[in-house]
Amino acid sequence: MRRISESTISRLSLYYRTLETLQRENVTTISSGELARSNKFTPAQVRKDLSFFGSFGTRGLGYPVSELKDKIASILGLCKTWNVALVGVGNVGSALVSYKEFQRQGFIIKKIFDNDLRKIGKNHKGILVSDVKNLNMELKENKIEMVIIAVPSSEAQKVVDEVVGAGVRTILNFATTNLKVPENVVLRSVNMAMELEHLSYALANQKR
Amino acid sequence: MRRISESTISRLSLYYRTLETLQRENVTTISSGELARSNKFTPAQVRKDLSFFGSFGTRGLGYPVSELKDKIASILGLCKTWNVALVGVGNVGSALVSYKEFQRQGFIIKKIFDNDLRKIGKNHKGILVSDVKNLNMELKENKIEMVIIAVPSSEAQKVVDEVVGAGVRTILNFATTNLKVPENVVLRSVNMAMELEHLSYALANQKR
DNA sequence: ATACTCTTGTGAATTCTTTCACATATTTTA
DNA sequence: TAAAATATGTGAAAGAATTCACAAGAGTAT
Ligand SMILES: NC(=O)c1ccc[n+]([C@@H]2O[C@H](COP(=O)([O-])OP(=O)(O)OC[C@H]3O[C@@H](n4cnc5c(N)ncnc54)[C@H](O)[C@@H]3O)[C@@H](O)[C@H]2O)c1
Ligand SMILES: NC(=O)c1ccc[n+]([C@@H]2O[C@H](COP(=O)([O-])OP(=O)(O)OC[C@H]3O[C@@H](n4cnc5c(N)ncnc54)[C@H](O)[C@@H]3O)[C@@H](O)[C@H]2O)c1
Repeated sequence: MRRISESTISRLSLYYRTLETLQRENVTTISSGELARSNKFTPAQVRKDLSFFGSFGTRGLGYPVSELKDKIASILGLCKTWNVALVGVGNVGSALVSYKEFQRQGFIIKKIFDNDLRKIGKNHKGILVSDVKNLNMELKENKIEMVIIAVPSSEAQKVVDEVVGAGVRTILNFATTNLKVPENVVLRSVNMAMELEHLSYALANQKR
Repeated sequence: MRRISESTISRLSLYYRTLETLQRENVTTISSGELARSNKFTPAQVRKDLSFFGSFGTRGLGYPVSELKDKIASILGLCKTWNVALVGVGNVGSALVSYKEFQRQGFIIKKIFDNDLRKIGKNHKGILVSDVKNLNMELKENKIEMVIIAVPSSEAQKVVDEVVGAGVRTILNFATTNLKVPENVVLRSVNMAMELEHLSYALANQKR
């Protein structure tokens, strides 16, 4: 199978969200056209994206909402739960821990780590804060599959190296630095400054 | 001038960050090759991106770090400051308010809004929380140019409509819904769930 | 001065992504 | 049961983004 582009995966996420909503509204069938409209894509784009993974629709009718949703869930790996750890229980880290939507989606925050002695050993929204010193061991022991990095940018590479060393293959990063990971590790970064810069670019270069 | 792609703008952000670091390290000159390597791009990509905006390098030598940084800042609209407002002072909103790096970059959070009576009128990290009822008026009065939306997803469209109604042209959204804005408004969304789903896709489909 | 090295800037080639357009399958209507 | 309507699935076309490859400018060494 041809390698699937990142934009296709992003769009699948969006389709998935739309399908969740439709399911709640008891809509049973949706056409590529309607699915496209609700996300500002084209119908052809929707069909092409789905066609990479199989053919899920009925000609003349459209796609069955609940089946398609399940199928996308299976493609995106949302049928099982994932063991997630968070490193850095500061502003961003706290927000993430308290966000129950992730758990609901199957991303279970099993362990949280910090290096601040005032935080270690305390309960944080129901989870005990562990000492980052034991990171390697605890990641392995708890079979952690994804790690979220929310430490200060200056600490991030160090933490990433440890996380990679413990065999974790996927990392979500909130720090603002360029992090280096080996080929076989998937690192994605949430870069809010970059998003703001897209906005300032738009304002600074807006055609009058 | 040909329309510049979003990916070019994203890369400029990354170049900018690298140049900031280099400047701190007193590096005066950098080649496209080195600039590429530190971000896992290709040298040709770096040169092409920059060439859309002019020719800033010296053949045989490379680019002058500090000049190039300033030039990119000017392209991205980082030379001036922008008046930003935040709506929704919850977990995410609080994290953003306390993040001083944005201010340093010129994104000045002038006003913060909430609809929770327990929060309105109180000081939040040095900024008074205003009543979202006065949103329209206050956005205009304070000449707000960008708005960050950090309200629950169910409230987001309502807030966006008001913000657009007040003439704001750029919005950064943290809610997880598909928001509709008119053509001339730039909306960017930070979608952490989507990022996690890229990771689970990678794990679920990893070649062994 | 001249040769040599280095690295930019950029058309052209390539690769990747999106859109088109239509044959095909299914449902609906009559 | 046949015709009309609808919407998928997919090669092919078009469009974008990336990479190639090299002429040309600038510095350095001899
Ligand atoms: N707050 C924001 O809105 C925001 C926005 C954009 C980017 N970021 C980035 O997100 C990251 C976290 O930001 P924040 O505002 O939550 O910072 P923070 O200072 O509030 O939290 C960082 C936490 O990490 C802990 N920590 C420090 N070093 C550590 C280590 N080596 N191991 C484990 N824990 C360690 C600290 O004790 C603290 O609890 C930073 O890299 C920041 O650049 C934050
Ligand atoms: N917390 C996270 O880690 C996280 C992760 C991903 C996405 N999000 C999204 O970010 C948004 C904010 O999340 P949060 O965790 O900060 O939520 P939160 O509930 O902590 O904060 C929301 C804030 O918005 C205020 N609010 C509600 N309705 C409002 C209105 N109409 N006008 C003004 N203020 C209003 C509330 O009083 C509250 O202070 C949500 O849309 C959520 O889906 C959050």
